[in-house]
Amino acid sequence: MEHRLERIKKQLHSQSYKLTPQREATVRVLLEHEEDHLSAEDVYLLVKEKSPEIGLATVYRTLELLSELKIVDKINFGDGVSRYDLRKEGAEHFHHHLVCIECGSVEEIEEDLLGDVEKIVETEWQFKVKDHRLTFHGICRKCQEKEDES
Amino acid sequence: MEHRLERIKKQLHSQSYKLTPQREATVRVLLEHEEDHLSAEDVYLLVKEKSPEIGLATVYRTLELLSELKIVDKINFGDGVSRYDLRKEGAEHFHHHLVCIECGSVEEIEEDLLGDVEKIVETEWQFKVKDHRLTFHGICRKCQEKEDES
DNA sequence: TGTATTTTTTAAAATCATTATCTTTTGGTA
DNA sequence: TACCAAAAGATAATGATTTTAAAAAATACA
Repeated sequence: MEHRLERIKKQLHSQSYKLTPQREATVRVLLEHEEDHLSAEDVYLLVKEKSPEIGLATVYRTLELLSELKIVDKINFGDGVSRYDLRKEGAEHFHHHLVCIECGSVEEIEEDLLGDVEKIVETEWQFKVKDHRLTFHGICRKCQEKEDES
Repeated sequence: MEHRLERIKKQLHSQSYKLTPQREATVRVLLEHEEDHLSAEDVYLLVKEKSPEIGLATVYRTLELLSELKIVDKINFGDGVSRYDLRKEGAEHFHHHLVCIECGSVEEIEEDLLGDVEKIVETEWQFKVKDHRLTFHGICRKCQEKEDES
């Protein structure tokens, strides 16, 4: 935890940005809620618990900054809000998501499933892939079990 | 063109919706601009050229309806607007996109590249896949050529 | 150390896409 | 013709995000 915070601090410094207390508080919230897919508002409310003086605009700016530095990924599941996800240490690619259309839960997949597909895209379309976003929409295990019961 | 309009008319009727003049005008714009990824506002302006009386809310309502009936796909490239894409005749899956991070161009891929990947997700994660969205971010052929020149 | 300069934060207002509301129109049907 | 429901139109409201202007904090540097 502290280690990752240090790393992020260095990343900021390398681009001559500072890890201000507000930024630190925001990053801490992200680290503590890595599994969730928080919206800016969610992050704001959580940061407020520890640092009540912070403003929503600051959270937005911080998330935007972290996003530019590729420390977090800004994602969009189609419900009018952007969500922010910490990138795993050393992950060069965006991770994938399984969104359940019944209960709305979001599961993450870390494995890189697209190695072959990327090769196809690069050769067939002459498109140099830098990153990708893949989301599956369907029914999660829990909801399938529920359906079976009824 | 007329053929596809007829089909869409039937799809609407099968759910007891009507193809009103406004809806027809909207669908025609979508058919005429299949390559583009129009925002609601774009569609509105184009429909207005032919049918100036139409209201923005009606366009939104129509796009929402078409989206529910899976006649169009509502997509989101992360710039605050939703875009609407006609689904290809008989396509059961969403198509993929190649977004160029240099020039912003968007190319479409119709092929289903994810057959194998979906199987893996279904067996490894017990997640019943209904649809997917895949977007690659990278550098398109034209921009690569430009880079080579310089 | 003191002061000027730059960066960052705040709070409030502005913006922009989208949705809701309310009234009017349309098209079918008794 | 009178009625009813679906749809459209106009516009206000909402909600997420961004911008702005002023204050505070950090930094540079004489």
